[in-house]
Amino acid sequence: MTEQSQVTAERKRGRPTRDERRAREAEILTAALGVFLSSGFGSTSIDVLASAARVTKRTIYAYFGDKAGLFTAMVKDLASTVSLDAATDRHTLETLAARIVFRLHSDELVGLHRLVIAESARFPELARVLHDQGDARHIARLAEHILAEQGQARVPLAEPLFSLLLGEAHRRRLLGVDPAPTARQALRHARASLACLGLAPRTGRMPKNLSL
Amino acid sequence: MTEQSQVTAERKRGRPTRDERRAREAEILTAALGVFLSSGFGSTSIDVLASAARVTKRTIYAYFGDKAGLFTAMVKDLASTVSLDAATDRHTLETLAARIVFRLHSDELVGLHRLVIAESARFPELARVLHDQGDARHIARLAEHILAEQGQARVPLAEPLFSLLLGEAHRRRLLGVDPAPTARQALRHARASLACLGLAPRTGRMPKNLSL
DNA sequence: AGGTAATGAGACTATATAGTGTCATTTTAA
DNA sequence: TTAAAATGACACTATATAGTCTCATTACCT
Repeated sequence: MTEQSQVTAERKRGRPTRDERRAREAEILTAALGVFLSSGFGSTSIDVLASAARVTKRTIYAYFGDKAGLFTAMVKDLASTVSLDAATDRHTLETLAARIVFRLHSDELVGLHRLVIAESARFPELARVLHDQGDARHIARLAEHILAEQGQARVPLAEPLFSLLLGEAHRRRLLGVDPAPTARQALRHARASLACLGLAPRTGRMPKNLSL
Repeated sequence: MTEQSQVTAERKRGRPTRDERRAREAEILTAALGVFLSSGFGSTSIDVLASAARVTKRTIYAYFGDKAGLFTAMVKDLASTVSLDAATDRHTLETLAARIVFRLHSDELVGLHRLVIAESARFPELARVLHDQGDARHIARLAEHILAEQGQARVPLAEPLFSLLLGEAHRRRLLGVDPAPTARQALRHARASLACLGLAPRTGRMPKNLSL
């Protein structure tokens, strides 16, 4: 009732054309993302996944082997998009920080994080992938910008800056007690975090309020 | 094979004495904690919980109603102990910070957090309880100490300080990619975090390394 | 064309698990 | 002393779900 609302049409039978086949895997991953995000791994049945993707169980098993295989493929697919930001050079440290805040507090990425944390015992590899392609890359990019704008001496502040950018707000997001921030709130929080560490472009050093 | 290793003796039948009855609820909660922490909510069966607590399912249902009731009781019980530190006044800001780092990075509390994050959609009330009795109280206590040692102007740094105390290390803990820090590592991290915000007692202002 | 591969539809199996019922046993409470 | 309450042991029900099998259908490939 919550998921597959738009498309109710049934797929035609028989072997799919090349184009259909190519598109189908991505469709399944997209559908799986939605279902897993809203119900978690353990509480999601293959039947629900199949009907959300408008595909039969057979196809899912043919593509991904089993439920764990689908989950793994889905997480890796989404994780690969976490940090891929086109032009690093277009950003100042401030705008980069604001984008990180906005994106990492989004429903999608908070949900992904929640999923991987929940299943970290069963899928330790996914936890590693998410950390390496997520946090580690963000910190590295922050370090690049700090180096360019503030010099070598401040580079060690990249990691604490990242921690402040997430901050208590992100913990509340993981617990589901707060809604996602707006772009405006994200920018304000990024500025406060930079000020907190003396990394602000020109404004005063003491932050007024670090909450979103 | 992993859980109930020490006590294999079966309990005698019949109605328990008053003392046995009083102790039994706590025993069940303790056993449930261990099992839930290692297997999560969804993947833990009542049968396993019952045998870990050396109690039959009937007793569990009599005490807690159902599986969700047991889970809720267990989380609330543990959450109530998160922040209960005896004497606030015995601590300096530094030792308080170090204790927070050490305790919140422990296997027990990281596991609790993981559980509640995983089930935040099903048990939003527990997420609220954990946040209110955990993070919120820690931040308040940090604020008290900052006020006492550094004055009113620095009190707004309590929340960012808390974020730095957890830091990237705590995210790695949630993902299960790092072991718990030693007390020594916790103290070093606390000092670095304080220095980062200019809250250090007397040492230099620039932190050398914020990792554990 | 004709053979093969991939799919939908849906039945089917095997298993796990939440929760209940029954009965004997032991303590409590009056 | 005795009825009632609480418990262990364990069978039992109902349901859910992962994964497989069969068959008809459709597209791909030579």
